[in-house]
Amino acid sequence: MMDQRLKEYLELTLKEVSIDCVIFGFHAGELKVLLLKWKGTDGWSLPGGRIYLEESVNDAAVRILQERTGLKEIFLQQFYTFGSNDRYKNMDVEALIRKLEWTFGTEFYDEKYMKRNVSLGYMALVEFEQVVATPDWYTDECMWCEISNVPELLFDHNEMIDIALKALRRQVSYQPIGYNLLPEKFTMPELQRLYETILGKQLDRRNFQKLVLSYGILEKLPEKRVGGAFKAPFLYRFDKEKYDRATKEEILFAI
Amino acid sequence: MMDQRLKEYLELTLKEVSIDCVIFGFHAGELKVLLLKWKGTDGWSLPGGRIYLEESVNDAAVRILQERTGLKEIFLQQFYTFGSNDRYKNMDVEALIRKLEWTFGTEFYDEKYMKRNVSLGYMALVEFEQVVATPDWYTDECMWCEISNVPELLFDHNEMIDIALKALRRQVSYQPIGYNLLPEKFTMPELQRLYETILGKQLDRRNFQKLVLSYGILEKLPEKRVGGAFKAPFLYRFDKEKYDRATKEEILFAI
DNA sequence: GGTCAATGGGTAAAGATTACACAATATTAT
DNA sequence: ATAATATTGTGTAATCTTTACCCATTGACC
Repeated sequence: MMDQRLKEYLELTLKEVSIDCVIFGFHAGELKVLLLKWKGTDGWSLPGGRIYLEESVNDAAVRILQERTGLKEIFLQQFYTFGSNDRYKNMDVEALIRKLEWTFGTEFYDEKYMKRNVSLGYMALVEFEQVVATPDWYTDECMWCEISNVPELLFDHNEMIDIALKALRRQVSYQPIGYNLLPEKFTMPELQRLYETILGKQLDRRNFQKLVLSYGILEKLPEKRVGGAFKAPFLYRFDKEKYDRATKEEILFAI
Repeated sequence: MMDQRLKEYLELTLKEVSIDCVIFGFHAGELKVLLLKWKGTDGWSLPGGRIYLEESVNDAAVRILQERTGLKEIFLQQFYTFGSNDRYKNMDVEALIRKLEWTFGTEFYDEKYMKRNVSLGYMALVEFEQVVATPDWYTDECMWCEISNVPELLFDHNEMIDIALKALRRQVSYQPIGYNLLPEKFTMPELQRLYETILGKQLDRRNFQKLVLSYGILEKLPEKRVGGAFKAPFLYRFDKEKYDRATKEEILFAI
């Protein structure tokens, strides 16, 4: 039974630390973030979860992401650990606890852990057409929300999104992205749109191409993308070996 | 009594999360890291500590740093959170616990928390001549160790130092440093030596000066540093307001 | 006063970034 | 079929940034 499983989950996980994920969704030039609505309340929050006693923190983040989106082996990275003692200052914790008690029963809620919890912030970047968004035990509704139009969230989750976005934009300067976000074969304009979406600004077509090619992680294919309107663009593919090396070495991508 | 205070400390702090600090010491062109030797063992580790129940994580890091070095209000930053489930794979935890039991008495050691603990990594940068290094309850000896010559440490602390150094070097590209590391009035060569020490490479004197001045956070004083040998260099001082603004805005320092 | 070791200021070359224009092409409308 | 259209492919000049390098000046020391 559901409540039994939730009870076990709460018992078999770490109590003082949990994970919150800022899942950025990319599609057709839009950058969105995945939000969940808490059962029995009208409060929205980031997807999160707990860490099993024997599980590594990074594995927990991968698992939580997979539970919420169905996706694995994608761009996922720790970006900050939130441990203020006033993380809930903007909200009525008592009222939330009362609502949760009403929804789940009182026995699962230890006030101590509702008030003092360290959150490890992870960010992910996914193609949101590939995502099968799935609520968790606490939530009953998912929403992809425009990054510029996020409502007031529970806890300190608005701040988390701000910090994650900054971290993501900085990350892009140190690591290649695109693998697992684009189809295996993609066109230069598609890659450019990915970067433009993340950075939130327009880039020059020719300069972008020159730059990206200079990093030597792309392989130009003899084929072209057919079927689309207008002139057929060439297809490219990541040279996975060089891509991985660049990821590790943190080459500066001056994009 | 000492043991009573230790017992209280263990009881009044979070159990599953703790803090480890990589304290980089800068002086006369050398970069060192502060290590502590555990009582009753010959194992060395990074300084660390626990977080009080009502304390913010960042405050705890400040407190721990002050307890170990006597210094406050210095460069101190979260750099990574370590949460592998094999963090202690390189060491004999059983043997360490036995030694700790012998030294402190068995009652303080909960095997569970010795084996599964999430560590928040903080790095600090200090002038190590200003430091009064002070061991903690677990340790009885302090050592400043050349960064290139660190012995094998307990837990995953060698890895922590590697990651902290990378983070420090990257940080230097995004934020000005030097305030609280240099005297109020300092010379251009002194500032340059600080950067050279952190980055581990030589920089061109004239280019360095041109670059640093272009960021507009320095104020050139009409005085010179007298008393030293050879030509007297001009003194500079940070414009604190602009310095703080640059710290917040994360201007790119292409040094 | 000369020597020495370091600072102060500036310039030329190399490299990176930015700005910009026109030909080619596949679909769509006529 | 042909023209119109929106998009891709490619190259070059101008600007800005970074790097490399020189020689005069200064103050302590002999």
